[in-house]
Amino acid sequence: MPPLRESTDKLLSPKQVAKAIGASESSLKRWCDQGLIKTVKTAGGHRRIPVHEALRFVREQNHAVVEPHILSMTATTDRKARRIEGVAERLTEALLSNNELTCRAIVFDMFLAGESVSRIFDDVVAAAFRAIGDKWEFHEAEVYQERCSCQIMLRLLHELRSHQVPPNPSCVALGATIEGDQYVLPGTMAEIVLRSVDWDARLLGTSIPFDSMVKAVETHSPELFWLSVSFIEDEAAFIAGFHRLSAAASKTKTAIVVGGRALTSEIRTRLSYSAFCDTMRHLEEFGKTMRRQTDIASQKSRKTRKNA
Amino acid sequence: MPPLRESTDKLLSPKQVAKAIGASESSLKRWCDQGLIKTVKTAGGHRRIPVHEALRFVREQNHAVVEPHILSMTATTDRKARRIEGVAERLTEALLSNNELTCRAIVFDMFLAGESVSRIFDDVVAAAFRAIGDKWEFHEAEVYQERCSCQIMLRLLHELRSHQVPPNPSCVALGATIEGDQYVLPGTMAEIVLRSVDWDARLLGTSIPFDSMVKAVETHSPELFWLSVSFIEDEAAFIAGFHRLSAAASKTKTAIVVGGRALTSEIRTRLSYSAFCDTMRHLEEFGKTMRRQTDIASQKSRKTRKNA
DNA sequence: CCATTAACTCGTTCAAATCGTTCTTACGGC
DNA sequence: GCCGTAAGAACGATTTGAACGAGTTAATGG
Repeated sequence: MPPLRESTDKLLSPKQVAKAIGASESSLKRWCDQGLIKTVKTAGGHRRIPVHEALRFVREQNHAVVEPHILSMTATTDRKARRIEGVAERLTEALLSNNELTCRAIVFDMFLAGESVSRIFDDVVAAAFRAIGDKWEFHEAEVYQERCSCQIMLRLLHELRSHQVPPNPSCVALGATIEGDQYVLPGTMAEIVLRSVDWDARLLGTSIPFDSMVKAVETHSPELFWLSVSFIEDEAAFIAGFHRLSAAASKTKTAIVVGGRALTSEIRTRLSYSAFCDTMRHLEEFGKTMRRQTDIASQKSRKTRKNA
Repeated sequence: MPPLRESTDKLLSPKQVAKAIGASESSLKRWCDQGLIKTVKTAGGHRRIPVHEALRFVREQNHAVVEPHILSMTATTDRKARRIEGVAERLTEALLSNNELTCRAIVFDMFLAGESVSRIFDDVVAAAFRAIGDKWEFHEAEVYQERCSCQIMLRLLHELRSHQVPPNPSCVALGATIEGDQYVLPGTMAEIVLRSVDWDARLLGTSIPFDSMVKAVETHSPELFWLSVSFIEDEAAFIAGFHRLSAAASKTKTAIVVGGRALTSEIRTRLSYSAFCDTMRHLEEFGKTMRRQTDIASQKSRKTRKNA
């Protein structure tokens, strides 16, 4: 539990407060100069607004708060938020206490700070859910808390996704989880990571039978198909199904990418795929490289077509 | 570096809203002053309108929307598109062909036209998914298409949810699906419906063991707990678990609401609950009535406290 | 610890937007 | 016709927000 002290004397810049309450920086500065908001000044003459002052102003003026997390977080929006240390722990805490605003603040602060989604997912989101899983094992967290955390995170992921630039429709990637695997978060994160490197990635959904994946591959001929494997019910069936998928993919020249904690190295030796990704960063790298190659290939084929 | 779009409840000026709905700025100002549109004011006295307020006004007054993008909505301005007839079929088609934009337009058209979310869900979304289920039975649709449709719809639901007016945190409702039931859409729709009638409704998640629901009820003491039952693995276990949940709920004075296609009347006779909802419209009605009673009760208790 | 550098903030100016108000126009009922 | 009501245009006074060069802060890398 982070100490509550200094939550009230935390200082914000006019720009931050402006963003928090949905006004322009100019107006904020004017209101400060008019005395509507009391400010502290730095040695160099910059205005600094204590959080409690900002909150008082909001209450007195009945002003709206557009980005509440800026005013409610104790230590964030500094460049420090960029530092990974402690962020995963804070996210864990926020998820377990059902504090969606704080979760949002943590994820979006990193995103806005220019952190790649793959890093956010690997170092913060995945770490937080590992921690929640551990707590559950030691009976320090309830199943419903874990599920509820997934709900919160899924909403955040969808919001993040909606902020991404619309993908280039020329490069289609499809993804799925296998039958019996209900973990939607890893697949969704993979989708977002691939979209961040300009793939038109679409997660088909969770718990999809291999034969239906085969149909999807045959119908859409994606350049890439990713399989997120968090849980394997029947190992033999998995391997057999995977081979059928592999066969279909080789016909459509679809690259198969696999990942997920259920894929032990023992199992992996019995599969054949284009790439195995331990982390979202790996997936991002692979996605990038493959896009480059695909671009070159499509340029060539365009040239060929032009020549013909 | 990353392109950030507008925040969730952005503030709009009267002029922007006027443009969005094709009215004059003067009229907008009058409507604000009459209280038809709630506004917040800047320190300098300028009116600012939250997006969700603008949406609420449009929906309640059944006002036309000329430029939906200002309200961060994609919609056709075609008023004919709002008729229910044929909409479910169009949605089915759009879902199966993976046309997310069309799906979005269909849903948001109805939403902007003032259709209640419960009607949209009952008559269009549920109908579309029934149709998809039928097609699957007759081998006219693949499993992956159904799953992919769920993904699309879930994204739309989350977006819809983000445009609702922020809920009154005083009235908490929790919801879940039982262990083995992976259908997230009905539960999410229930959440949105309850939020539309001012409940602070939160879906804990899918596939939650009864004992964890009991923990959630004991921890949060919600006024209402809803159970969406699309699939029952083990009938005896279900009934036993439900009784445990019932017992916990009666201790915290939590009303239990059940719904879902797996609850045959035969099973229902063996359960005891506050309400069974066949449709989202039923749930909305029940939610409304119960809120009224809760409000009265809390007023009374406030009075009592005052007298004491 | 200090220098470097990128990002942020300062104070100012100015155009555009908004305020409250008044006036004109349009529409429907009696 | 005439009244009441609602919509929209017009207007001077005020507020807001974007832009700018100069100066400050703080993250980074010795």
